[in-house]
Amino acid sequence: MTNLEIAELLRAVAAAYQLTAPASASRKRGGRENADKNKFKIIAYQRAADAVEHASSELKDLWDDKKLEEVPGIGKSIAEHLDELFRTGKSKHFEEVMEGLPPSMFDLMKVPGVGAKTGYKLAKELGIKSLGELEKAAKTGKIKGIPNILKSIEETKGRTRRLLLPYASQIADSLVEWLKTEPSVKEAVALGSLRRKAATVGDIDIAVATNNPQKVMEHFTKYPKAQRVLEKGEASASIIVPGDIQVDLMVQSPDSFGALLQHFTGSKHHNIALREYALKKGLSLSEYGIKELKSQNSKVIKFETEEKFYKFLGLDCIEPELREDIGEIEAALAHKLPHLVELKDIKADLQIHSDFDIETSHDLGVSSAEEVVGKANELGYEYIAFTEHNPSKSGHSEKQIVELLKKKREKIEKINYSRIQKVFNSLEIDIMPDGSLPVPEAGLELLDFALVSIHGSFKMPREQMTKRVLSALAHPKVKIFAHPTARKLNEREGVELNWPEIFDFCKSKSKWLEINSDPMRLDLPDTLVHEAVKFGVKLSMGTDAHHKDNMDFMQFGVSVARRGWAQKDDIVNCLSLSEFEEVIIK
DNA sequence: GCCGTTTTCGGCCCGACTGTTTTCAGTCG
Repeated sequence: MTNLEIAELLRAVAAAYQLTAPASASRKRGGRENADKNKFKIIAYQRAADAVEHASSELKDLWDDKKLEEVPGIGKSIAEHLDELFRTGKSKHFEEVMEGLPPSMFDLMKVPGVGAKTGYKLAKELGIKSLGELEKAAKTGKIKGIPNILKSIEETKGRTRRLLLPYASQIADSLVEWLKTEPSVKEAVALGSLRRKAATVGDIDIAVATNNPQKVMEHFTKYPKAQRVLEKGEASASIIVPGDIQVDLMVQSPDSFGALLQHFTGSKHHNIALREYALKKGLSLSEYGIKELKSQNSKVIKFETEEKFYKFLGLDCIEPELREDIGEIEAALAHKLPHLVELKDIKADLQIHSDFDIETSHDLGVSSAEEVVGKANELGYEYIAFTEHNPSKSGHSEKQIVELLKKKREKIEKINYSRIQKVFNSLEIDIMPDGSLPVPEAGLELLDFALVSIHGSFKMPREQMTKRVLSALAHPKVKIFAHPTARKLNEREGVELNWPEIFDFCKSKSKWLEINSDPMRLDLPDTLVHEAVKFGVKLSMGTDAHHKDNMDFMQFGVSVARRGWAQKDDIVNCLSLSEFEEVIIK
């Protein structure tokens, strides 16, 4: 079972418990305790589900190593049920809790506005077995009490993809611009996962500072591209824009804007952890500010900036990219937050494809070597590497491959570059299913260093895949494992690898893991970057540009590095040219 | 059911919006 499947199961159990805590129970004597007990059990299961979904290792592997209980949110009881699940394929307890529940209720719960209780009612009382049937029932007016049910169903059907960062930014920018045309808007900022620079964004969150909330709400809901208004209250509103994308707005007075920035940037998990931390100090946090619980007249203390908000709590200000509740609060308290790498620290791009035709196995770049070098100069880089794909193995003899690579090397040696100091002759080489490299020794000798990557045979058992990769990485010319999981966002899951083994190999043999900055890859993923950094593995940044303008993607890779707690020292692209030349021959 | 720099017992984040059961439940972020 995958982590996602386990998370879904735990959420289903949580939903089942919600049904066993009827509202009426609280009115009966003794019912309150039972309802409350379930209430926290529900939260516990939901938290466990979240934790599993966000875990950086497969739960099955943790179970193999008897480390289930090390996942925060999984305790003795859930660990025992999961143990049974892994051993026998099912859990008696989970089955008991969910006994008699119509399976379709979980599908129905995917519709916004339908939770456990509504889902159960729809499935049980109206006998609705699918989204399609729900739609039919809604059209005939049988469904009451769920706002915009038809539209919500439609959006649920279409919503399988999350937004990639550049696209989400565009949408947010256009909305922020629109909001700023209203004079009472003092400030408008995009927050949420977009500000935290998560790899994909579910919906767009925007905060506005104003002294006239009503006017801002009116203006927001009149956004020309708005397809419909989901909600509109005094402090928040939501609209749908083309692409079935939800945009949430929250407003706050300028003197409390810091608290709103903090609240609305999230993540949810960070905020929950922060509020629990604050509670222990007798403080209650919200988007309005901070309340001291012990004082009777508990006035809300306001904050204009986030820095002041965190400082009041005794914490260093935490960069948005770190706010995921993975140790940042503890680090901020101990003044041990990492000094995160920045775009300006990057001195090189280590994966670029030019149009120089060496009859490659995969797509060639479209910009000439000269154009790429010009762009590198613009970006102020010290050095770059040309990393076209290897010539296809099927179409060439070994001798032909070496000839093509000779031509490429000669071409690179003749390049005239002005500001940039060095262009490395590299190659992105397929890792064949058996772990071999499709380039003969004589061809590899022509390279300064090589990248290797997986471009086929993605489905392979974990240990076999790990062996495959390590065998390719072992060649002395190979320095970089490029887009290591081979995932494509919204399209393809990553391959399965034994990461501790990969990390160990990379660290001891000084190989580097790439952070591929293409917004559709962002690979290594941030959680694995964090693991790698903790392990002491060095990282390499590349844009995988197939057009010179794609070299601007570096910002997205840097965001991934920052989300993985990477500092300058963790990234080889931050080395000066002379330092880099030393490490590539190590 | 989870968890521990107030606690191994007794707590558990906080507020907004909708619809409607006019004081709250359900859902969401």
